[in-house]
Amino acid sequence: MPKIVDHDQYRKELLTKCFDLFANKGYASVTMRQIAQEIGVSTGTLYHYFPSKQALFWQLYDEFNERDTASMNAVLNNIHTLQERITAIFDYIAQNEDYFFKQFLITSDFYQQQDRTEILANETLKRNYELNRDFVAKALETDDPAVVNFAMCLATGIMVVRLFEGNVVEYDEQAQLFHKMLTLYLQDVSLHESDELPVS
Amino acid sequence: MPKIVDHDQYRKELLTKCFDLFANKGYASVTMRQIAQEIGVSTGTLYHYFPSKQALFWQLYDEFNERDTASMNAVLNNIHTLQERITAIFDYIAQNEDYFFKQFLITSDFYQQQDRTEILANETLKRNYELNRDFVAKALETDDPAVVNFAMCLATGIMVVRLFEGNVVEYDEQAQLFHKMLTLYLQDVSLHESDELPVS
Amino acid sequence: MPKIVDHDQYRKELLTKCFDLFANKGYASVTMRQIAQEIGVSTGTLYHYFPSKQALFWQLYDEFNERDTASMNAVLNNIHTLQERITAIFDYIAQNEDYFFKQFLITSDFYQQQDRTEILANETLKRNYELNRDFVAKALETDDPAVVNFAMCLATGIMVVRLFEGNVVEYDEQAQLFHKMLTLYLQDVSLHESDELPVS
Amino acid sequence: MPKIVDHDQYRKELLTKCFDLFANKGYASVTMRQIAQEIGVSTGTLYHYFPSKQALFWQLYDEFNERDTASMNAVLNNIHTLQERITAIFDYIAQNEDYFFKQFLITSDFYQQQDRTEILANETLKRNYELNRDFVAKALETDDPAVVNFAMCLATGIMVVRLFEGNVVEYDEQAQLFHKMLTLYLQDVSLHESDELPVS
DNA sequence: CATGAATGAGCTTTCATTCAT
DNA sequence: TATGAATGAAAGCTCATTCAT
Repeated sequence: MPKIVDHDQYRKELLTKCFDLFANKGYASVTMRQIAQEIGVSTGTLYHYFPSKQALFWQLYDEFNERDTASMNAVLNNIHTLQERITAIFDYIAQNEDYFFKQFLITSDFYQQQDRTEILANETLKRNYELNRDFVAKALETDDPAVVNFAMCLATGIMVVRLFEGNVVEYDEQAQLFHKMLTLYLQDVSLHESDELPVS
Repeated sequence: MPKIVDHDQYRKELLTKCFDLFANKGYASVTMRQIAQEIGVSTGTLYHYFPSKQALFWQLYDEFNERDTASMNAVLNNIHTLQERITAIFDYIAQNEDYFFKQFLITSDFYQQQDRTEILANETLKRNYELNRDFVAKALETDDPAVVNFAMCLATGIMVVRLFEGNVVEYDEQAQLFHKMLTLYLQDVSLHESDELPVS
Repeated sequence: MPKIVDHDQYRKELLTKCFDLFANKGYASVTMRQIAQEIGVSTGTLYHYFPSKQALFWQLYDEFNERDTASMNAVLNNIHTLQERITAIFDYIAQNEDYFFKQFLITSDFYQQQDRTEILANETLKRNYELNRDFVAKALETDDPAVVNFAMCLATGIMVVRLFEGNVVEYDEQAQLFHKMLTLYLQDVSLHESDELPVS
Repeated sequence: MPKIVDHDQYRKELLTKCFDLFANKGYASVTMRQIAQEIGVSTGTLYHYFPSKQALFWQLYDEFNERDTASMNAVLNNIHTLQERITAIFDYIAQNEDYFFKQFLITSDFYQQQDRTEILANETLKRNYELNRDFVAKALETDDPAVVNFAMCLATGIMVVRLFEGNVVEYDEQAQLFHKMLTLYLQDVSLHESDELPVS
């Protein structure tokens, strides 16, 4: 069924094209006419591909949440020291900061129209979060969930603070500080672990 | 004689009453009729106190950004160890998490209708951010801006991750981890400083 | 009952003060708040003197329609030739053109909210029109109603054309032309009358 | 393929349909819903063809000011005496009095929302007035602008007086009187002209 | 499939009017 | 009497959605 594939392919292209619009103006402030104009189709066509404005928005949300983490994984290829891996990740965020800002604003928007408990039960989101967690765990070479969360919260926090307050924080500065703290922490942990070994 | 009303006082009361509504539904999805009904006045009265919906929203935003940090400062009273202070702050955030979620969602909303450069130039916001920074600096007993930013980004990040992903992170766990890392880091720094002292 | 007199006197003062406002903006575009502000009272006071906006407007309309023609009559004092009387009247209109424009615009407005047959049945208006007619008859020293109407229509027409088209017509030019035509006509009529006399 | 609609043609049809409504009620008293209902479309459609109520009204005003004077010119076809031409013009006005009343009321309304100097500078209006002037000049077989203005003011005045005071004046009566006066005047002028001829 | 004219519910806002003070 | 805060019906206008072409 090649037709269907084309249809679905085109649908995704349309979604991609209205990502910026939703991010910059917010769901409720964007009109179907604006979307149609922005992506160069008629409102009729829009409704041919999406049953409603809300459906379009939700599909957009799902779309970027389903994107694989391939590009992110590539970031760590052939990088061997912890410091370099941390730097690489923070650099990656810095490079794509504008995209993360937009994704973040759309997500905020999405949360205001959905029942919160429903969102938190969403399997795709859960799986997505876990993929991210695994990625960070591998990068930091640790299995301690607290440390993984710590890193993820820090990265998220830097981005949000930069979005709301401007360049009051810098990615590389925080990356170095984090690397230093993490190294000291991991050393400390392994010290205590070896302490305990004779005991066990 | 007219009805005796403290115009400005009443205006602020009205603002307080519609905080939740804006946070839960988002600026554009809330109607003036809903607001009026929610806070128990007529739409006419709403327009007697605010020239427009946007003005109302902006005043709401300004209002909670101008609130003093008194209650936050009280958190640190009579607390003497670093560990307790960190725990106290994270506890404070945990206790008021719902309020922070709302403030955060409103802020996201606000950013989508304003020119970003204009917001970042806003003096009140700048001052507000600096007050927060000073507060954290005092709590951590450090003057290193990188460390202060680190703490603020971490705290912000935990809140945001919890808002978007649910209870995948816990405040106290992260507080302990942060305290541990910070302590190790500060020790390390003071070690190197004493190394350098003879040189100078 | 002195209070009543004061009340009524004050009412008329208020009316006078909002004449310009109604003329310049039109009945429906003027708000009670604007009126109140313009004449320096509160809306409450306005409603103390007038039961409604419409009543206020109708009273305003009646008010200037009831004004006596004293000032107009004074125009003809000690003027003895027909030419001078015609010139005096046209001059009078020219001098007070702005007032006539306003009166005219208010009247137009009034006609759009009233049933036309009702207006035309109004006794005050009828009497007013007849007073004007008598005045013109006396000024032109003629009893021919057609001539009186002719003069009144001409004067009205000049004013309206000037309001709508600007200074494309001038009062004095038209006054002279009218005097010339009228003189020739009256001569002609009296000629024929004397022709007829022997017949009767 | 979209629905085939001659946008501009349909726009003008809609304008024509709301002429009476505006004339009878006045701009500010007519609501967009009333207009829509009256002309049998939805408010949405109204806004599809006109950006605002004011734009609709201004286009209506322009529309009847741009209508050619063809029908008026036809009035004079195959009429050879001055008396007949004057009678024909006054008859024409009498026949279309209702339309002129309406046009006039709309114009009055229009003047209350526009800056007066702007209106008087309007080229279409100027040209329109001049077309009327030329028409009258041709009908009266005179080049004297004062006489042309005289006739136009008289005709306008009769109409306005009839609108405001009812049938206190009659077109044919005034037409005859005007013809008489004009004939006498033109004779008189040509007499003096021939007097002067020997001199030159 | 694609178009955009048409719809009408519902939005923000205004304003004549009321009434407690 | 005088005030102006409060009201809510109704205005101008928007926009998601439908559907004839």
